[in-house]
Amino acid sequence: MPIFFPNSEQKLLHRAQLVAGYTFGEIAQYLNIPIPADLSKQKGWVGNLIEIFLGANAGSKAERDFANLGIELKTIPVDKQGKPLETTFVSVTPLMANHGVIWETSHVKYKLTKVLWIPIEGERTIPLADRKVGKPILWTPTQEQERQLKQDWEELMDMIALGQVEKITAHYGTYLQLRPKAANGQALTEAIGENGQIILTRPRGFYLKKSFTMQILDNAMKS
DNA sequence: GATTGATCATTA
DNA sequence: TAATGATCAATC
Repeated sequence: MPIFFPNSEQKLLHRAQLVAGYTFGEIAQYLNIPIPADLSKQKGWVGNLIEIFLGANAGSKAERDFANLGIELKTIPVDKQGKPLETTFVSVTPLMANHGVIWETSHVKYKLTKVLWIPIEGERTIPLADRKVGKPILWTPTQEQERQLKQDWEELMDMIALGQVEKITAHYGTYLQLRPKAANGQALTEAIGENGQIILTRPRGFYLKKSFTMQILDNAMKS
């Protein structure tokens, strides 16, 4: 039984604004969730904590966090200046069956249609329980931002379709990058090889670079 | 193994 | 010290 279920964008945003300023320790205590000694063994802990508090569909589902509202929830670790400390994972990259896949119907665009960003203090010098939640940002890409993402996405997807997955490094893309996304270095999935044959490679994912998420945070500060 | 949630930690 | 490539946990 969820402690809270958002049935409107306003209610979700209101609850997100409510947690702003609270520490992870306070939230975890309220939810009766143990605090891990460190994040190295539980990298998604903060994300899960916020999900539970906001009533998202916790766990692993290939859906948006708030399917009924069409909103994706993402926590983003920031430093004292409010700048992102990490890149942001968007979605797994399809490496096969990409015939006729276009930006307009891609997972990336779908997920980034509307995102509720929750900035969180991420500096490792702050004990986990003492880190605080920031003010939520309900974001929809501007035309310019979407154009930037589309450009990077198309470049990367073209390379994948041409069998050049293994040549792609995180250097490609201005705001959207492709990086390994797997349980470990042994995980393999099918992809298209240089000669059009099927090869096995590490699963990849799309990530937003810091320069992009920084724009979002900055714009939210101004408005 | 692949999905979700991400951060770690070594390299450059 | 920033960024890339590697990795952790829960779940299906």
